Amino acid sequence: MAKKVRVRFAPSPTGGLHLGGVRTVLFNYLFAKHHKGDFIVRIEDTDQSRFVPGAEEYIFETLHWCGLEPDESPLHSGSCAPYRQSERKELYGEYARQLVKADKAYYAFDMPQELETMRVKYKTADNPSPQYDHRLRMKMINSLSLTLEETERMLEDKVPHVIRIKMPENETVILNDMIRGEISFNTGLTDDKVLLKADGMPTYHLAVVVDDYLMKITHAFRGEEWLPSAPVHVLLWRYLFSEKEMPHWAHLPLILKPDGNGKLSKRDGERLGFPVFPLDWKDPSTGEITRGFRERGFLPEAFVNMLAMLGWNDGSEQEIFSLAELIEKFSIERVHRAGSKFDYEKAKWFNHEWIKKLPVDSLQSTVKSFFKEKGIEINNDALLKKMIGLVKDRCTLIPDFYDQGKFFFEAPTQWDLDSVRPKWTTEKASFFNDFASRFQSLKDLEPVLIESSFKNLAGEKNIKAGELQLPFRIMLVGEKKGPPVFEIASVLGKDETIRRIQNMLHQLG
RNA sequence: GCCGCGUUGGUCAAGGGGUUUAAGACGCAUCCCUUUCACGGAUGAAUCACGGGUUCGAUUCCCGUACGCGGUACCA
Repeated sequence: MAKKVRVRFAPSPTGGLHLGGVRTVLFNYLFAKHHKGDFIVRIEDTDQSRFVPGAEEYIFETLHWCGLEPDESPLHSGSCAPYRQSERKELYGEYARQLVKADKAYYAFDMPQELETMRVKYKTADNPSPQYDHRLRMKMINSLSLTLEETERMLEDKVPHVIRIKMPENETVILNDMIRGEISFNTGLTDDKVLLKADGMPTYHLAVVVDDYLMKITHAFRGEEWLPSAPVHVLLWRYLFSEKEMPHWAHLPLILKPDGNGKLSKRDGERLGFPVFPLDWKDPSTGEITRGFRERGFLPEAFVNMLAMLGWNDGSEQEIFSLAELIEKFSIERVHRAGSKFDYEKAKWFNHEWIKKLPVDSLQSTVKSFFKEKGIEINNDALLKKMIGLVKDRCTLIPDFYDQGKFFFEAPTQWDLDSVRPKWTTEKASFFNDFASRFQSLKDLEPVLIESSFKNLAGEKNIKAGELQLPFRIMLVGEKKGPPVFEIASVLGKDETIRRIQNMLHQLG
């Protein structure tokens, strides 16, 4: 049975994108691709005041970096264009008025102050947040409490108004969630949500239903925070279209902060020193920068892998998955119901695993541009490749390549002489003098040959080779780090190695 | 308050009535390897929220309680 799967991702360009949001997109994408369906991106920009310049571009750059290319979006014109809500505005009003005609919704003329008054007036200890619902709506100013003539006059006079759904007093609505199973709600407990705002723009509730219908969405994923308003969406489908055509819902669990409880927020990132956005994001109004995983040195493969494992696994012991494998193995039934805490240490582990796994060629450009940022322009790609091959197993994040490998491109300017001086002798100095000339005459720079030459000479001079290795390292690297010394000497070549030996011999006087 | 959703080690989690002395991973500790720093290898400490049922038997099913989270906006 060839079921056409269309899943939608509808970001609100309010600036940045939280981990939870990216994971929701990822699961959207994985499900769609697993079922060979379409992945659709629609932009929710209903509230102009919250639309931030650059945010939409940020969202698409994130998708691109992660490899989650949409099949339809404002950037890739598709069959259901336009994909920005502000460009679809006219559509929604008609559906809202259709609901009013059918007595499933009504005009409400209450001003913000009147709503505030209502909330204060009916507030009790038992009911700290009174709602605009079936118990209160006849006490408010709307087409239900007003006469037909009064309503018509107000509409003619263009009195600002919204359209609210008329929630049934006491009905049970059942939602079948792909992750949680059957969930039932009593309609009397939900307020009469605004569907169309005074400016004519739809709220999320109306837009999501209308768009999913028109875009023929078959499966819809969103965060758990939407569960409480799900009955409104079910009812809207029932009133406007048909519940049979309603997409299958999946409400994904939240990503929580590592310490304490609650949703992971931007603040947690700053407080605990890890990124919470996929890419660096600069809020244009405040100038505030939120650090991203990419700039912090994460590979997209690792980032995607890490997010997927937060709330999903395939039941096996496998933890490292490529995007292609995730698509192949993904199953919505195996998504966890409970929220999960974000663990930065584990996130770094994923990145380390991916750096080890990926071939040198795929790391090359990322490492190169990072060195450039640090002021080292690499022109010798052959050297770059050798360096990456030598150090990648010891790098957790991309910046580690700089710490582990910068000495391949720049001779040390400072030496950790303190670890050499105490045991330094004239015999050792003479060893290195002799070694330099012996090194010069080596036919082959295989690390093992360098090593045996080094050790033979040490034997001839009756010095323990081990005691000479540390000084040799300091000569080439400047400090106590990096891959095996003979490997380094091999890559550095004769001239550079000898220059560095002599340079430090000079330092040591 | 009300409504909804959750609850296996510090974290991510497998397991969904007995074969579990409850997998695996991250982190942590100890040891080995390495005369650099790492990687790697080995070992170890650490978990079924609580109370009632159902059952011969419950971590697993049911009901309560507690706790956490989410919602209760002309925000999404």
